[in-house]
Amino acid sequence: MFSKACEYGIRALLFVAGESRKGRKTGLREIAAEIGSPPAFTAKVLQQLVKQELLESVKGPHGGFRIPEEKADQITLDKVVFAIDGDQVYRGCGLGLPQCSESNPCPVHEEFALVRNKLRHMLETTTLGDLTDKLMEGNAVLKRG
Amino acid sequence: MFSKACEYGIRALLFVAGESRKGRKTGLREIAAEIGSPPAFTAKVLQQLVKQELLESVKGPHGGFRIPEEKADQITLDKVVFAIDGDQVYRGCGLGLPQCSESNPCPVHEEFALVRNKLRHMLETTTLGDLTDKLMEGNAVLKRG
DNA sequence: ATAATAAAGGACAAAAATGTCCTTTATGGA
DNA sequence: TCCATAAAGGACATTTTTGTCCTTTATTAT
Repeated sequence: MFSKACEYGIRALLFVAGESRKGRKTGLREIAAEIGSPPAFTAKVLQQLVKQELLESVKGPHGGFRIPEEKADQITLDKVVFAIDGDQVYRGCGLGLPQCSESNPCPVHEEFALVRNKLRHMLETTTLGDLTDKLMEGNAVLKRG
Repeated sequence: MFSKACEYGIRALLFVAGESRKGRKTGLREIAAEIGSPPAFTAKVLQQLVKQELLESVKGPHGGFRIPEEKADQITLDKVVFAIDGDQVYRGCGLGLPQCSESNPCPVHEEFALVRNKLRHMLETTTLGDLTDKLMEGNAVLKRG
């Protein structure tokens, strides 16, 4: 569904958001360890997220990553997915046809549109804050328990 | 969503199913030309589909590929997807967590389950025959018009 | 039988995604 | 000022996916 980069990105954001609520900045090593991702690769993803302003970073001693709580409550999943994977999730045709559209539909266009709309709606209405709530209430995990 | 291989596979099956209704077998070259896919790569995909018995092939002069109409009416999209991409579409966690499950859910587990179930239902209830109907009625296309 | 045809299959090539390593830049503290 | 720290960034390595080419096998018609 999403690329590895995107999966790591979402998991990293959720972990950072949780730590930010506790007033802590988090470093790359800790993030990677906590979400079970390769550190160097994760660093690249975090860089993208910082550039897209979905995440804040501070260099130097006591530096790290951070997301203000107000910000986390405003960032929806679709923003994150778009920042890393682009618009393929929304625009791509289910059968890979470049010209597929409402007026020139592929055979599965209609069927896919329903599923895709559901996905889109979910991504657009779920915020990092919502998911951080779940995490902190212990109703979800970011790596194997 | 699906791999290129899977996209080519579905498109190829639909084209072959349409030709089969007219009593024609179709060769690799024609298929690739009609669905706009790389012939050699498409050949590999077709081989898989034949092995999985979702498609029939005949070697030699006047040979080619074929799907009996009764068969096309019984083959659902999920069979095709499973034959080529495996069960990732159904089983994979939205955040790539290997251990994600109902009892140990990732933060988006519930949200994803709804979307995935919709996709699954769509794939399980849509047959090649259904889509071939659309194609032959001119209500859909397999490549750019 | 033999030649022509078309799928099957193996080996290889290119591109993209994933992942690693090392240097540079910015920052805080001694 | 100087040093330690941590993110940023560039270059490179590995793996997977996508794609090509050539040979083999099966089938048909002559």
